[in-house]
Amino acid sequence: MAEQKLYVYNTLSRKKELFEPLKPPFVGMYVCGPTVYGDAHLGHAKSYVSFDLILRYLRYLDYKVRYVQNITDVGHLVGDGDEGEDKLAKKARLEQTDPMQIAEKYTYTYFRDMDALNVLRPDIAPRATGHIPEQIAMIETLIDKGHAYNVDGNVYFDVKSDKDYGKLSGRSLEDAESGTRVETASDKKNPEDFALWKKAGDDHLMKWNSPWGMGYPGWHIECSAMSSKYLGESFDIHGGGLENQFPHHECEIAQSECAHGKQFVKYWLHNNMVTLEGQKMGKSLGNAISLDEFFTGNHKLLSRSWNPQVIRFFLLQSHYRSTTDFSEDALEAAETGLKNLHSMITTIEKAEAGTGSKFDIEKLKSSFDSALNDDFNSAQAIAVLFDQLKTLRKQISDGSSPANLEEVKVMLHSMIDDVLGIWPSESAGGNEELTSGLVELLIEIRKDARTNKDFVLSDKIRDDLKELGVQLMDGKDGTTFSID
RNA sequence: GGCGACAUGGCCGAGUGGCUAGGCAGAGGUCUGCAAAACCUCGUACGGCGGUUCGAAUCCGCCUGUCGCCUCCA
Repeated sequence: MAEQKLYVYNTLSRKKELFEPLKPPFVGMYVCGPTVYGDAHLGHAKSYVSFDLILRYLRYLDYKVRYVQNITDVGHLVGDGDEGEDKLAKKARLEQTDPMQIAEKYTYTYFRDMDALNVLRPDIAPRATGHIPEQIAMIETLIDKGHAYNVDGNVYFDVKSDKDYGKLSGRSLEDAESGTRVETASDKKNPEDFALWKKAGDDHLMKWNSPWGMGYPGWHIECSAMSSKYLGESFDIHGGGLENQFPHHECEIAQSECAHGKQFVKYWLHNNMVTLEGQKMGKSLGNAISLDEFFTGNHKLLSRSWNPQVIRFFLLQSHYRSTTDFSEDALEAAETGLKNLHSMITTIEKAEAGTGSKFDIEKLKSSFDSALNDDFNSAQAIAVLFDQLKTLRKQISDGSSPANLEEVKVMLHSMIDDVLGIWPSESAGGNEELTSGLVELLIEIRKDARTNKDFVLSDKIRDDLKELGVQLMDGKDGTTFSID
């Protein structure tokens, strides 16, 4: 079998590049996690489902991946620039509680919702407040190397000391200076300098002692400090939402490369946005629909609840670098499509190997792999499944089940369960035997009714079962059923 | 104003210099007591205008439109 190669789109070069880890078979991957001051919404789902697919595919390719995703529980401000209230502190004030309680609460709901979406947990989920010493140490290094300066308890990164500043986002300092939105005077040397450490006032809730007095870390330093702690000073993949490209990731690069004197990250991957009626969905825009609202249907824009797996499938049906425009119509189409895919899988799972001609596993695998090798094209991979499994199902229903069916099943598990994470879920009730026993009994009764041409009764059984989510299907060899 | 994306059939959504994406919806048919499911058949799309080419929806230019970043944000 010809070894295929993985190509990934690297924001640094704006090109697809051959993926070659720094120290194969190990891969270090860092993805910017959420700021935990509110429920995760569909936009978060797109990002974390995208990187979940990337993680799963890398593991499918036998890379030994260490996946780190931070939890930001301090430091991001509500207002413009460097002024304003800490988001967690604000939420704590509104909910009349402590910032750490807010962080705990929304860390819990974040993982709860990601679990529902079948997003694998990161190997390490470091919290910003748990790494204040590391951040302080990094800031000290930057000051020692002349890349940062302290002004009365505020420490800033001096962007002019970094000739590479702007290489990720493709913007130069000149561009920034000529822009109309660069704001005004402060104690910075250059308006583009960004805060590494901020002085805290007496009323500030979250603050720590430092060489520069009581304060709290700036917005970008946590990712630099924690990624190097757990993945080393250079690592393979850094991911995040497109909107973090600038300034967040640009600043991370500046801090890390100036502190360590070596390349920070080899491949930068950015997922695109979820839009709602053409507008970016975002917490601060007020148009976000939370995942919990999707799962419960409790939102004015939703007519009903949506299964987490449908959300995952819906997201995987578009490429991670494309925007995904949300609508209930599109979700509904995804739901039906997923149901049909599941029905194919179930048919295949229930079938036994026969004497029919062998199913071409190599072809399936190579077309599935080459879709994902092309910058993780999950939409294409799903199309491959629909296309080729249809042939297999036909072979089975024609009574010439392939001789190598068991191998096919193993392959399907690895592609649909391990990589895509959309395997049909086992019915949640748990009492499957009883349920199917009861349904079989009703089918028997209905069969008698049909023999007696009592269609009123037989239709009542079928219709009432459908109400309960059990679909009866009359076939040549008797009646079969499926449970939603 | 600066930087950067994207524009595909009714809808969602991949992709490629010439050969069917796929899904959903829809139409007809087979099957069925009627359904459902399954199976078969059907759509010849790629914003506009130029250019390169034997040939472009795919490459280049311009235009139009939409969106993102430049402020916390997945």
